Amino acid sequence: MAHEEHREIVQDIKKQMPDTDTLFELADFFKVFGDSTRIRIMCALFERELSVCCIADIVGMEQSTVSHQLRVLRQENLVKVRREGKQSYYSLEDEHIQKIFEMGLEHILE
Amino acid sequence: MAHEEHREIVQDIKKQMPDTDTLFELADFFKVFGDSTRIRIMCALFERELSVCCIADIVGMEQSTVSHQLRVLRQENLVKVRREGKQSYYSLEDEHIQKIFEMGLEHILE
DNA sequence: TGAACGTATGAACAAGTGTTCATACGATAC
DNA sequence: GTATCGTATGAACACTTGTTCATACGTTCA
Repeated sequence: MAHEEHREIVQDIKKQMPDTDTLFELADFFKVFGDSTRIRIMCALFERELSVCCIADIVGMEQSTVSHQLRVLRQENLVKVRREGKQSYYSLEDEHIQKIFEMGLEHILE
Repeated sequence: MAHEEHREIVQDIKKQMPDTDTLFELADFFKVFGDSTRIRIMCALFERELSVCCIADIVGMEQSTVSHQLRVLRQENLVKVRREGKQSYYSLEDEHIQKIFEMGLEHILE
């Protein structure tokens, strides 16, 4: 490939890409989906809101582990909390999550 | 919450969830999206197939870094290679990727 | 043949991440 | 008040991950 052509292609693609900050944010967003514990927590929440100890039982991990991961999910606006007495009930923030989840499933089941 | 009710909920949710192996695979799949270098590589490939050195220039990283990451993308069937002379041209495997990408964008731009 | 180029890969290192333990906090029940 | 329960959080640790350097491989061209 000629150097000139190479430079043109690089410039062209660079122009059409979203700005770098957005792509870094996007990576951080997907990072949240990239852990099996968090994926299982989100999956459990597809059905209904759940307390922390319920989630811990479902995924078979320590309460503190689940609590730490719920914090991560909260920070990326993937879940919301509702307090009721001693318990915290978590639920999914919106239905984007379920769609992204399903698209991922489609891909790996090919 | 009564112990009985707790147990029922846990059993119920467990039944409705995909099996654990699938969810682990899914996490591994999303893990690939969770790195800014890989995200930028995929994003660059939305337009057209590109050689390794072009990609390196676009994302502003070493050729070996890009090569390592392309290997990861290949292993998860996200990109495919076509060799032509000294060059390797990479392109996206399918259009799921772009859709997942766009859904992620939608979420963070809210 | 040898040199130059594009690419792939292994080793090494730094940085990041997930889990557990211990503990603190807040609310309820006694 | 104290005890108990559910939850949150900090520290410590092992483990994973991304990048770079050095180098090897394969192809083209002289």
